Amino acid sequence: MTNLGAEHENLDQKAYEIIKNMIIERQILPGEKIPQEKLAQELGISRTPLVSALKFLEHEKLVESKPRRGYFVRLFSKQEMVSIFELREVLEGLAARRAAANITEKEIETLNGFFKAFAESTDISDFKAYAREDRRFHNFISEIGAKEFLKSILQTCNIITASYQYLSSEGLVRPPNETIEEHLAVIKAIGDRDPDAADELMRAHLKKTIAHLRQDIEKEKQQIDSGKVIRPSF
Amino acid sequence: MTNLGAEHENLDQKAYEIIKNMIIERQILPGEKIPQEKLAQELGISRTPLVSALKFLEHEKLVESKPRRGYFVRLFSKQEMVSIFELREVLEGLAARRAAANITEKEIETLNGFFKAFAESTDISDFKAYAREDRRFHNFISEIGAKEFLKSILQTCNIITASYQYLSSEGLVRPPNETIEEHLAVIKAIGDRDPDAADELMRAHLKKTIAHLRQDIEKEKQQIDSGKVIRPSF
DNA sequence: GTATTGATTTTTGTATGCAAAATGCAAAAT
DNA sequence: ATTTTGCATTTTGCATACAAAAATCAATAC
Repeated sequence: MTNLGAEHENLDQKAYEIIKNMIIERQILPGEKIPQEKLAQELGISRTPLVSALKFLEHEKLVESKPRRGYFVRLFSKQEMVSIFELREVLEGLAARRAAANITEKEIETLNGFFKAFAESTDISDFKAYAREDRRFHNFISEIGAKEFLKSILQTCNIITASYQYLSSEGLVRPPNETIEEHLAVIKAIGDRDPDAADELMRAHLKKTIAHLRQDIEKEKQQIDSGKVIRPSF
Repeated sequence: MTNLGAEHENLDQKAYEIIKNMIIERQILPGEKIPQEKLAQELGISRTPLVSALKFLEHEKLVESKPRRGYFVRLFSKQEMVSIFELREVLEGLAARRAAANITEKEIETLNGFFKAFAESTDISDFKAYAREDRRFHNFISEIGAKEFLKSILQTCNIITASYQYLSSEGLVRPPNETIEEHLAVIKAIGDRDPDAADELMRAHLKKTIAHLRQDIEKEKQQIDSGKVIRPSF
């Protein structure tokens, strides 16, 4: 790990970014304790800015503080993930609405570029690439449609989603063949500068993902009930 | 100011609450710098937990950090307040929806108690009492409908609203006579356990407030254009 | 073999100290 | 009179120090 001590102007911001990435990339796993002294040494900084960064992350719910016991990477249940997606539904709906209302010609061009590589194919096999495009797409919309407050909330939601979804296939809840049409529809609505349609279509897109998650939970429950699977203990 | 140093277990949390209140109650005004050393002394704590608290507030957008220059109380324009209310519209809509889906009999009773004191009167004159009830009402709904993440976001929105609205009449954007019906309608929908209606009515309620704010902005613009009023410089 | 207690080590929460940056202010220059 | 420069003061960002709490682990009791 590189020593940040010298080069950056605000160590806590930098530490914040790094720890965030460690969580997203699952270098520290949900439920694990964050070793302050060790991590500070690895980053070449003292505990003061490290703790600062942890406070930030605590507020984003990426990390949890147990008083006098330390900081732990936050663990989300599937149920909680449904809640997060419900939040994303209304927030990204709003972001899409605002995007449609404010988008520039240049941004429309960029937007139209999304999913180009996948649009023709009837069978998208590169899940990883699609998942990356998916994330970039949602981020782009919150970039143009959400400023300041909404943007920071959405960022947090998306980080939670990302850090969680690493579990499932490349971070996708549903297969590309199912979602590509929905993505293209949202792109069209925003490009047409139709706020109502953009909002509605984005919500519909996320609603379907939520429904899928709910089914997953049901399935899991039945498997546990019928004794096929042992509930993981973490 | 009382010395906290001795009595509480986590100084930063306590400092956080106190500073938050100072902002809500306008003991420190938007735009003002927060004097770290002075405030720490007043609270009887060191700068370490004080700065911790400020980091929290920074994340809630109640406070702004200018690197190497200190922390300043955040200043929101009317335009930004419209954005905040748009956020509240979708979030409280969701909270009302969830509330309607999960509310207990006991909570329905409590809910029905809201605005009782004002419901009969055709001319509500005690704006201050009504404003307080309004805040309690919205908080109660997020209390039962929003857990964890959504709740903390809504809390922040409401603090911003409160700290801002102190400017207008007791913190109310619209007069009680106009809003009481809307409040009662939301209460009924949640009591009836009708999520769709609760969502829709809560949104409609906030939409009208947004429309009112937008009109205010228009009016102000025209006044400035016609030279009647000098734009305040803060 | 398990549970309990006590001593030792770690880790946390907070205060303090210090260098570097920013601010304020007075004297000099325009 | 206003702007600029240089110096003194204040404030910030970070490291470090230290007491109190928690965790660890070994020894003892059951």
